[in-house]
Amino acid sequence: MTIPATESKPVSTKATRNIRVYSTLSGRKEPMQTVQPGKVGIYLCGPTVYKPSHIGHMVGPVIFDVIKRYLTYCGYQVTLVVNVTDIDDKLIHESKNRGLTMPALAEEMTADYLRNLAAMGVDTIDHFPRATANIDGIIRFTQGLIDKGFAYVSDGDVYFEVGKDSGYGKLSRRSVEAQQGEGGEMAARKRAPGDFALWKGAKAGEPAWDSPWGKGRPGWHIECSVMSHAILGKTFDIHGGGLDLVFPHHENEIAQSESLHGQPQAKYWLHNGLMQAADEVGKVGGRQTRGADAAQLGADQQAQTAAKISKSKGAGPFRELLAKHAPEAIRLLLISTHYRSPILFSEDEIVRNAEKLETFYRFFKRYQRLTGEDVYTLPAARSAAEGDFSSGDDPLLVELARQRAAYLDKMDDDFNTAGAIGHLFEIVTALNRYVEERKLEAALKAGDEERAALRRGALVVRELGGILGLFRQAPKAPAAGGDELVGKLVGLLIELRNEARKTKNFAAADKIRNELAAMGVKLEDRAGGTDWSIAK
RNA sequence: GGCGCUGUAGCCAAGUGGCUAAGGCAGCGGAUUGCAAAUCCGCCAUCGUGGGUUCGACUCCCACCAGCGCCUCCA
Repeated sequence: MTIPATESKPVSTKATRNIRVYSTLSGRKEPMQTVQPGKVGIYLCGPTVYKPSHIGHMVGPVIFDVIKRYLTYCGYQVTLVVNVTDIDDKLIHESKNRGLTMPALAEEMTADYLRNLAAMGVDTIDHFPRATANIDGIIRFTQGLIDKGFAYVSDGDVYFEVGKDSGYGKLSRRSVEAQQGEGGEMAARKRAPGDFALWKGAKAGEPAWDSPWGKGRPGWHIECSVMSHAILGKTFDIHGGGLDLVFPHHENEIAQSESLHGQPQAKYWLHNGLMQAADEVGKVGGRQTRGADAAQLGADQQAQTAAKISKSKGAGPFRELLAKHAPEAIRLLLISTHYRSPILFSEDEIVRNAEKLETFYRFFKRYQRLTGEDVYTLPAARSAAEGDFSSGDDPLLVELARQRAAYLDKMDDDFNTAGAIGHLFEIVTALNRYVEERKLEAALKAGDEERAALRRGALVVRELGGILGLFRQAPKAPAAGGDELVGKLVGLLIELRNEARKTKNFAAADKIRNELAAMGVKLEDRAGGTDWSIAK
């Protein structure tokens, strides 16, 4: 599409952004106003480290990695905290099963988690507090709640008394009366079924710490209240986590923290959708299946369902997924859906996202051919102000500025990465169109003005991609493609084929190309010569 | 049963009370190419079903259908 001349006017982006976030607490989008000007404190609930992480564990970190990148880009000083819960019933059970000490198990699984985050390019987390390193704080916090009358000691356990907290249920919109609580031995020690443990007396053989109430260990929830307070303060800006943590985990955190401190724990509660695994083929995740497929499935009673991945067979160790797929493709999959929506997981979907990335990679190669510059070494802007540029009336620059502005608007709107990505594609299309219209590939080279225009485009792609954690470095070549001998052999075949093409022996030329294609080697003829690549 | 979320083209997925309902994949037509590939241009949806509110809804309300999460640490 050609830009009408009347619209070729300068476009500028505002340096200060108006960011809106959806908070589970209010149930609507709210303008983000930080506790302290220019600063944002974020606490994200991390894993209980008793098993290797699966892809579901990557959703929150990747999303909040993007959120931090964007807020930083907008000029905020952001502190991102992700806790590691390393004391819990599940850890105790699993360590017994494996014949390990609990700390040894926690250490192993924490290392696995951190390795996976690193592989995914999540390097924006400032603190990884661990529950077992904060036992003193947990005891003090618990004692504070007892002193204030919100908690009571019962036979070595300490429970939070839900009935004492008038605000209880405000996050998950549940009434105290509706809480059934767990049954069994613990129920007998509680005043009300909904009361939950802040501290659990130790059973024989369990890890335990000394406390005013005897030997024991922290309950679930309390560590997050304590650690978020210790690092971010009584009231911080954003508390995040998976949708499955709304109740009871976050509800109980709020109860503990706000009862003790008498002020809100967090201004905004952001919850990401859960990754789901398809049990059967076809559309899942809340959509109806229609037409012939539905009839067939119905007849076979194979109504497809999806399930939270952590409870499905799809929850294999993440490191196995990393061995097969590019981290950047996995990242793109995770951010191609709005963070509050469920993401349907399948390996096919990762492959589709890898193919989407090729559009960008091909443009980067094209850019290198035309300008001699490596896109990855360009000095991409790291803030909105830095990235602003004057478009003048050049149609390409106007389009770039327009798409960039639209992209940022999407990000302002509750971090709408899926919408923003659409503009990223539009930008590449505009740049390719520019190259086509000016026939730059045939000329083998761009002129000065054209180089400047393309450079601006490449800079914008890097700038906006960088917000999403994309295009930070060149993707690793497929292992098979890195083989030196393969390169030489393919080079020889290309040479033979091009000689055949010169003598118009197209049968021979096509045979070489087709046979190579069958082996997964793709050839592309262009003015400057023939390129080849290994098909994924 | 309760609370919450979701249902947009063959597939993935944004979005809006009323201009042409983003973008990607696939498909079709064209440009380009010796032929391809890549790239560009064009085509391809009335928004789960049924009501209601409204001058007007896909976008608000109700019901229904379908799916998902949680309803306490149990496995």
